[in-house]
Amino acid sequence: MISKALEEYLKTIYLLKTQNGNIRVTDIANKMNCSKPSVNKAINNLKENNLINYETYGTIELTEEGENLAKKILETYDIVYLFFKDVLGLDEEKAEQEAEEVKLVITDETTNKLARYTHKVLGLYNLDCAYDVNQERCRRCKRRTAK
Amino acid sequence: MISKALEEYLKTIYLLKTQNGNIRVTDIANKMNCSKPSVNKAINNLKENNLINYETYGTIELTEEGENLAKKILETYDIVYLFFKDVLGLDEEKAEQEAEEVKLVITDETTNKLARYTHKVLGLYNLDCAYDVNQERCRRCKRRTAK
DNA sequence: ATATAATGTTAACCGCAGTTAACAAAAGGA
DNA sequence: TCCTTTTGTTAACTGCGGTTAACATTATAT
Repeated sequence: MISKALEEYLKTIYLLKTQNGNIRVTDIANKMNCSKPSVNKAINNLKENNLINYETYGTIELTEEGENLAKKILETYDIVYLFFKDVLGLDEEKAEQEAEEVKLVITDETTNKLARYTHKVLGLYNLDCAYDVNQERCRRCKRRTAK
Repeated sequence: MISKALEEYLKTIYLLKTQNGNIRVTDIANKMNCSKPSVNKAINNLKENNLINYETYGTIELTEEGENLAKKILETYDIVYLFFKDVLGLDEEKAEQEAEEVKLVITDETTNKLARYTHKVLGLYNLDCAYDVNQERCRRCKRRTAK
């Protein structure tokens, strides 16, 4: 189990990598509004947890395990965000902020139930869609319109 | 703004006081599974934030402000617990654990909307009941049965 | 009333996650 | 190529929230 702080770094690394391709310590620091030494510590820590590959002054690469965890974290975020925005009716910014926090503390079971519930009440057509790392279903569901 | 850790201490102090009357450092430490020095630090910190009155070797008393904040924290817990248990269908233990975490990170606005939503879908008769520190409405609503 | 037990406080320490300042390495432009 | 700029790392520090060990105080029992 890694800390919430490390989850945030991992998530950011995954997002920047999928968006920008290559990725530097500076990019992460900018995105997360923190100092480069903080990023440096974090990536060394992520490396020790086998979530990224990294050599000093080298490039940052997610391991298979790291990528799966990052996807899972993002899936959870999406599920919570969708619930806050479309079920509770929070505005987008608020929903983002809250989802960011809540995703760090809820368990897989809760995430799953929340996903099923949200999809059900919003009338999305894939009713049994729930959080699923490998299929990335929720990230797709998020972009669907309600019936 | 006090930290999440301090919120936990404050909540525990309030609960123990309403349940047991008088309350000692040891009681808090037992309830929270932490050491007495941790409690000591926490109560000194709470005192500096004007949430409790305390003199060395003396009795622990909540200030008006402290009691209100404790009630608010518990209200938020109740709202989240009710949602997890009766809307999402988590078992009681799971709902408790999750509510404990989630209550620490959501804002008042979200708490309010979650309360209104939960009460609406559960068909509780007081439909406009939402989190309200002074009236403690959600603690009452929690004990109501659905229509 | 005093010895003993229970309780509370203090001091010194730990790990985490962040910081700044200083330095090292890599990249780029003249 | 070499100088400058950008980027990355290291060292030393901070605050928070916890710990244990030692000590102080209060309460209790005989």
